[in-house]
Amino acid sequence: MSSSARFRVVTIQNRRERERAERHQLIIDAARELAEAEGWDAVTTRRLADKVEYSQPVLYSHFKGKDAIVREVAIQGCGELARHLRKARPAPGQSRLRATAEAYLEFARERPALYDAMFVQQVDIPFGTDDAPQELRDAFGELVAAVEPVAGDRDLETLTEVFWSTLHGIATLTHGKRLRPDHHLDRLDLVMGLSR
Amino acid sequence: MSSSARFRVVTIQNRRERERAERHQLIIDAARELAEAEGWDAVTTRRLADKVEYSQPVLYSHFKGKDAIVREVAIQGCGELARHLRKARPAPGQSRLRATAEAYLEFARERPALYDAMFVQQVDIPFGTDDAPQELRDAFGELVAAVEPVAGDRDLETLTEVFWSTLHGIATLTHGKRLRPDHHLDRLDLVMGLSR
DNA sequence: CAGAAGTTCTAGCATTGCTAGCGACAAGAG
DNA sequence: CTCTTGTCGCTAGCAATGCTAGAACTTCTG
Repeated sequence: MSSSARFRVVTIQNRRERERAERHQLIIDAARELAEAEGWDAVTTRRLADKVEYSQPVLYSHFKGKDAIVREVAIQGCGELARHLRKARPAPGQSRLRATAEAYLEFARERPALYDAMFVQQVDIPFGTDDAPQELRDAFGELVAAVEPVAGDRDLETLTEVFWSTLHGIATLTHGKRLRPDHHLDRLDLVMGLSR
Repeated sequence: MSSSARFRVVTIQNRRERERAERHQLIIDAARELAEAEGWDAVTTRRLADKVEYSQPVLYSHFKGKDAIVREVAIQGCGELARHLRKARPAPGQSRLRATAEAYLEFARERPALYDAMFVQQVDIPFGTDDAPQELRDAFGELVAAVEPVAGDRDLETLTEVFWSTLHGIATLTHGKRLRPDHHLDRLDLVMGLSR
């Protein structure tokens, strides 16, 4: 026993931890897929358990509750948003700011459930503080980078907050059918006209 | 009987209809008060029934379901917002736009549950169409009137939509603790700087 | 007063998030 | 190989939710 046995124990534990981590992610993915397919109302612990082919209590061995699962989906969604913004490239004659704005609104429009978990539902994720998830900082960082060229002598972070607020407002009010759908590009034109 | 009886019947029906209308409003008010005091999660049909001192099925004789009650609260909330914006007067040296913006954000901050029902929760109220409730048109009208002086040659309605989006974004992101609380006025300054 | 009409309540259903506690099964000891 | 031990997942159930059927009561009519 001794060394070889201990070694085996360790490696078994490793495998278990790995499998556990995989299942952890499986749950998060299933929740996101279910939400994107049928909305968050359809994400019940029972349906989620069915989808991952485990029973409900297994969910609770991974997460404190349903809210914690939604929060994980939201945080990983921020990572996706950051990547989506990063790969947005301005078309010829288009500013980076505009390309980023369009990419942001595209994300909100194409993945409404994910966007909802990230910024609409009341999921308490630390934001301003130092322990804000990296995914979040990445996403905000993309916005900052897009705003920077037009900031001039204005405070960059504050201006980014305002820019973000406008995009977020347009995204949510559009989704709630509060804005005229056929004037989307006009609104974007106006926003760009304001920023300089 | 005949005429006098028929008259009595009519007047009794009138009384009944009046009492019914009073109870209708009582339910709406109770829902709003409960939501403002403890949040929408606390607004269950049982607690609401308790508060109005009737049983649950009475609620359903007035409204199709809980959603319909929330929708009524939201619509009447728009009326309150319209009045709140209307009585906002710019301080000396302050633009009407700024006074309206501050009043709007004050409303969202002071009455978060009401604001939530109006613009955050997914309550499908007809907005753009002709059968949009008057309260809604009034509120949007106040925003239009505030934007008008700075619109210049830009399309007034579109510019108002953008202005509203910015305010709504600031309101919701602030409420979700996504923006730095101590930079609120800086953000407003920036918004005002953009608008001219 | 007796029946009719309308109104309100009791009791219950299905679904939700969440949990206690049992049973199976694998890992280590002898 | 067998027994013990402990981890793991599942069955079954609880309390709370939105909503509704049908009984029970009140009020009006003749």
